[in-house]
Amino acid sequence: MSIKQVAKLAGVSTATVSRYLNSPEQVKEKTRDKVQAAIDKIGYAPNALARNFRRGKTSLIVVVLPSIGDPFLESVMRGVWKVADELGYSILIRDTQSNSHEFDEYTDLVFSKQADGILLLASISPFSEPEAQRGSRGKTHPPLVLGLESVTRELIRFPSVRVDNVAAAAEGTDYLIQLGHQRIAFIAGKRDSLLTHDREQGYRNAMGAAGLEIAEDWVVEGEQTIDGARRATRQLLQLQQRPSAIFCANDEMALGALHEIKSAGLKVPQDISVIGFDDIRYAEITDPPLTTIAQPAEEIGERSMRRLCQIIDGNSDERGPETVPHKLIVRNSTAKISGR
Amino acid sequence: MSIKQVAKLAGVSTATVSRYLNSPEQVKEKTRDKVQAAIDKIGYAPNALARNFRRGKTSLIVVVLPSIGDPFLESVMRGVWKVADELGYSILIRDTQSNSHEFDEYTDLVFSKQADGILLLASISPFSEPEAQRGSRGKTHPPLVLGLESVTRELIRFPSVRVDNVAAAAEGTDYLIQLGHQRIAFIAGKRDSLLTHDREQGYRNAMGAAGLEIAEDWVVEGEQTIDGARRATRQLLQLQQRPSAIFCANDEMALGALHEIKSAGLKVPQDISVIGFDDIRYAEITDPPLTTIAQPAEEIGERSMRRLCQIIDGNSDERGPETVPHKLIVRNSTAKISGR
DNA sequence: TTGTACGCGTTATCAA
DNA sequence: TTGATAACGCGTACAA
Repeated sequence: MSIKQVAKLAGVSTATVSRYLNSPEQVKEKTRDKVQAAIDKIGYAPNALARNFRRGKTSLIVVVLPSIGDPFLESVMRGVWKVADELGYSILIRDTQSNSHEFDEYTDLVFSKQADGILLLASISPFSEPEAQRGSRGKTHPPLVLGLESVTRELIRFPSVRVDNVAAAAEGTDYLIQLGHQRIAFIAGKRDSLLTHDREQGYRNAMGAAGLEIAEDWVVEGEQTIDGARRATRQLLQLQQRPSAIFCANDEMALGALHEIKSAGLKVPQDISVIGFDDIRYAEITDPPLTTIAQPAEEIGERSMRRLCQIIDGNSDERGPETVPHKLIVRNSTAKISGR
Repeated sequence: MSIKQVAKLAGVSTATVSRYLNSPEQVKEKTRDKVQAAIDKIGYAPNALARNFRRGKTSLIVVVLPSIGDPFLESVMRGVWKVADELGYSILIRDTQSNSHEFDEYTDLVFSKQADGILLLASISPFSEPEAQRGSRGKTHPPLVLGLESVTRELIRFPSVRVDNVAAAAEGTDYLIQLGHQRIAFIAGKRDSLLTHDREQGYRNAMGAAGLEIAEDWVVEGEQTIDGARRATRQLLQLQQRPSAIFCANDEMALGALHEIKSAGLKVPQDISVIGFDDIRYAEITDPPLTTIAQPAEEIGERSMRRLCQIIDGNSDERGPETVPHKLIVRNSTAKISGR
């Protein structure tokens, strides 16, 4: 059951067994065979717990994300896993259930040595003052990299990998403006999501740059869910001055918007254009297929994970944010504004 | 950094600190305060690795699933997490990338003491012979519960929680038959998925019971993906004798089928009825909304996780499969066959 | 109520 | 090339 029994059975010392396990080339072939035979005989499996304990390393990385089952995050995770496999790490996923508090709950996993680092793919809102607290307690920061999300002032010092959400959203909005739209609404996410906040900012920037007004009730909250977006859309449709286009802060909400618009008997894009963000796999099979802004999801996962591992291994080269390119994908949910 | 330093600073023994941490009521209040003060001062966090090592328990459970980002599994996981939080377990997710081999890879996590148990939500195909192997090596089975999937002979002895896929699929097929359909096609999943295999069986049973023939080319593989289902659907549409209804082994594939049918200029349900399985959150916003068979996803997660924890704690009451109810959800993607 | 001392399974350091 | 042995940080008899 333990290394001792293997040693006894093989007639060698525990040190030799350990060596055989970790650097076999240091063990004479004849001894190797004896040890392996003993291992097979008693069905020995090394206790990884003891090993990690001894080594002071878990090779476990915690990925914090708002919601498993998010098709976009799935793509990001694919990149994360790729690197993890390559570098010998395991991934522990924590789903925040779309709540964005309790930063400490996750960092504690590192401080208590249960994990080596944290990949944060979720919104950590205002980030309270754990920062200051840590400082005063003499604690150091855990290895941490941010993916996707925009960065608050408190987090700016951490490495991050993401698209330029402001610019991307501005580009999407511009596209609508080029199509002749002027009454453009925006369905935002949760209030405390920095990410959708940035996208909203991009939208506002583009509108401002084009000299277009944004009516007070053109920006509504969609709660990052289909149902939330449906409610938001319903509000927009009831407006006196109905918008001719809707920018949804992500595709999930765009799906809800599309459905609600069609349920109201209106046509997309003839009556209303819709644009999303993320390019999830469902975007191309909606009816009509959704115009959206794609992020290089897998690349984001891969690069952020790689940076995290570098930090853990003490090879943290550079700091600060890293930006990856986005891309506007034009499908059929957007069209020139109909003459009226 | 360690319990020793806390002890030293507080002027007590390490045993007292340990006691304070684990059963504070055994420590005098005054001592408690001293210890807590020391803990605060040096920012001590217990080393969970050492603790788990000592206790011989990790409080970590591995959930093996085919694909994160599956909206159905998200619901299952919600139930899993609920129980995990309640019982003090952490969840480690392993994504098989929809591959269904390598059972040992996961059980090893338990044998190497990195996890206490395994919740298997993925297909383990034919299960090779690790079974026999284990037996001969005198190894015992790891705590393992199966959710969702049907059970092979090799796995029958493990507890499991799932709907009766055969009966459910038969019910769905029956419903189509009641609507007057006779040429009913079936889009299956991957060949090695037991789950979709069972659903196919249900379909075949129902067809047989109704005295309906199943043409050779009415059963096609959809690979459990949107794209796979689109290809499969394309094949079906090119058939001489076009089916009047398609049963998809899950909703994801049904989404692909719907899209492909509409792309071909046909109408659902007027030209072809479509029915899915799982009732994912997108099912009600497709165009038309999808008729499907709902599983109590969260309940499945909850119950299977609860059973697993019981086994780990040695309270394994009963064994074998446990069945939860399914429910046919009728929406608008199915209709009576049009007179022709 | 508290302290001493041992052991969990492993790896690393030193000698041999 | 191998063996003896000291850690790693914690929990827990047992003794005080």
